[in-house]
Amino acid sequence: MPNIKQIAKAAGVSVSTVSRVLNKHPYVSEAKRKAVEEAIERLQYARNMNAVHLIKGITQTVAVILPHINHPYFMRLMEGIASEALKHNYQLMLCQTGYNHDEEMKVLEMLKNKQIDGVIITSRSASLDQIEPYSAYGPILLCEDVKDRRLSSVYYDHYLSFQTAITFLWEKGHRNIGFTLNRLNNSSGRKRIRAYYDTLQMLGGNGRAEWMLDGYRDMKDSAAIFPWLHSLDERPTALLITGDEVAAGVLLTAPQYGFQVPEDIAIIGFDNQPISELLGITTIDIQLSIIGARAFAIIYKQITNRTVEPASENLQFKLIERKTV
Amino acid sequence: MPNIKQIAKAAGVSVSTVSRVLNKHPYVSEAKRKAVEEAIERLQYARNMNAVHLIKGITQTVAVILPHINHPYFMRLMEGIASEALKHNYQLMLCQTGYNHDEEMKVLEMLKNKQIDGVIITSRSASLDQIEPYSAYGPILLCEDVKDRRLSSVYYDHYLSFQTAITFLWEKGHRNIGFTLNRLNNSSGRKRIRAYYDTLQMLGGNGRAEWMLDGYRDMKDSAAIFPWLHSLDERPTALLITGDEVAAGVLLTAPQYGFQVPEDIAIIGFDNQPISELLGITTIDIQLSIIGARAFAIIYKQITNRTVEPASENLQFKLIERKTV
DNA sequence: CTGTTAGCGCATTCAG
DNA sequence: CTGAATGCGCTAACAG
Repeated sequence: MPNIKQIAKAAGVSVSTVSRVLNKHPYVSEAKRKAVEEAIERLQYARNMNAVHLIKGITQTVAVILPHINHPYFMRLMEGIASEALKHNYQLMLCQTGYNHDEEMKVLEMLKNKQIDGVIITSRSASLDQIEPYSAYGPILLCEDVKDRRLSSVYYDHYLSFQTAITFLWEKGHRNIGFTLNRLNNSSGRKRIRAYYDTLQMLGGNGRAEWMLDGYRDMKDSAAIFPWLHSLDERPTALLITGDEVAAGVLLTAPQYGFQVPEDIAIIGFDNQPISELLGITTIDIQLSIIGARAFAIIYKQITNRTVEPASENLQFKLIERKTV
Repeated sequence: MPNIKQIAKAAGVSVSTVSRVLNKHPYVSEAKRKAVEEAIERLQYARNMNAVHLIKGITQTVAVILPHINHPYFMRLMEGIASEALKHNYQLMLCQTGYNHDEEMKVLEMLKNKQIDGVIITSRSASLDQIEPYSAYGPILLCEDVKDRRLSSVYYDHYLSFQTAITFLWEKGHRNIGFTLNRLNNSSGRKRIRAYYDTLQMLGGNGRAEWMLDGYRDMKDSAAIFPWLHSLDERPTALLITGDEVAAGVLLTAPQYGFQVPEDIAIIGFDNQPISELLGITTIDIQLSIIGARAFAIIYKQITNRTVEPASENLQFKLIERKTV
């Protein structure tokens, strides 16, 4: 593997001239440019980007922390991030951490070590207090509502979305309302629980702890819903399910358990995944790929401007009424 | 940001001693090690990995080329890759290329530029002739059957899997068999088409060009199936659908079009995605996450051993009989 | 066990 | 427009 020096020699110029043509500087005579290009071609020269990264102090790479890719939520988020990164010719480091705290910290260390220019945290197990100090080394953006920190954020309002869904259910006549949490994100979970109780109280109803289900993420998790429903003295008539996959599972298995949707049990999902459209599931569209795209766009801007000002963006969601409520 | 030199000065040692403790070398006196560690802590030192990459010539990073993450097929492949990479403390560069030829070549250039140590190509639009020369710069692995090249591969036998599925359908009494292709991979598509005709002929039946459907990838693509079916003079009684999402879509929309599964139309899917289990779709389990894990394991070994010997691995698939045939 | 030294490959002043 | 010289931050002989 030849280096810039050998190219310089082969082309009969200095290394700086080679560097100039490599970086498309103006002020290089046509003759020398040609000579350099010819030498590069002939010797099969390839620039060693590690040297460039070292000297420039940036790597054109952003890391994305996510617990697991194998979930539609993160997948769509990631897709939005990737599409936007592509536009700016940036690379993405995919860090599947499985909510492992040490793995998350390792990624933050990579930022400190200048291996990456910024970090997008889609979900986390580390605390904000642990994360924040790393913002000294580069922009960090979380996909959740973060305020008063040197951290950026792109999110939708979990509280408001829950409120919207519950109010919708209430207006459709439901008084007994249950919901599932996926534990995808603890901070969002807490907000949702609060929204659940607040909203029902505001409407003159009541939330119940036994109508709250935790740990529902996948389609197959839905299998536990009906046994649980059967075990209840008083049942909810409507379920707010944070994830269309789970909602689809519930809808599809309902007949086996003798339930009709929405007659016996109404369902509202989250995310507006393709499956909810196909099955006609009423859902809250949180536009994940837009969240992802905005996340990257913001962090990219911060990298480019060397800004330390954190930015925050609250994205809109919308309720899509279909046939399960 | 302090560098190794300043740490050396602060600790009253030489840079090489600092480097030694950084790299956990033996032969460093306990006293100096402590002094260095103290200085590192006190000055908040962080190693610049770009310098390390430059000098060592490796980056502990592998790139994965995929057309789009937002598809269960690639997502599960990616998950297997990521899980294995985590074990070996390697980073993953996610390159969503959208089948854009230039983007694929850019990733290969990154290999040449020493930004990454190896490349996993899950699907491609570039030709093998274009890809192969880059193997001079680091191991390249494709998730398809590649032979007689300086490229590694992990795959399952598309031909055999199609043959298995068609034979199964045949044995269940089906004589008119159609199939969909997703175009996820042209080379696999060709093999499948060949398997389709060969197998039916071998069994004493006949394949028909008008029973072949191209471009079916997503759940919502399935919407076109029934109109197409209605347009046919003679219809297939069974459909081999390369992708459980599409199969699920077909299954779920069948009633609207007055079709019963499997009575009016039998369905066999591919991939054994969670949805096929939930819906009871007969499918071919190709164990995507294992393919991914093996892919990374092989390329990791090649990087570590600095082997240039390409490796090839043919993984097993299995037919899972459920209720749609 | 430790320090000195010579690069890794490149970009970038600063003089011409 | 061009080249010489300097250094990015670190590792690894090499000599003690």
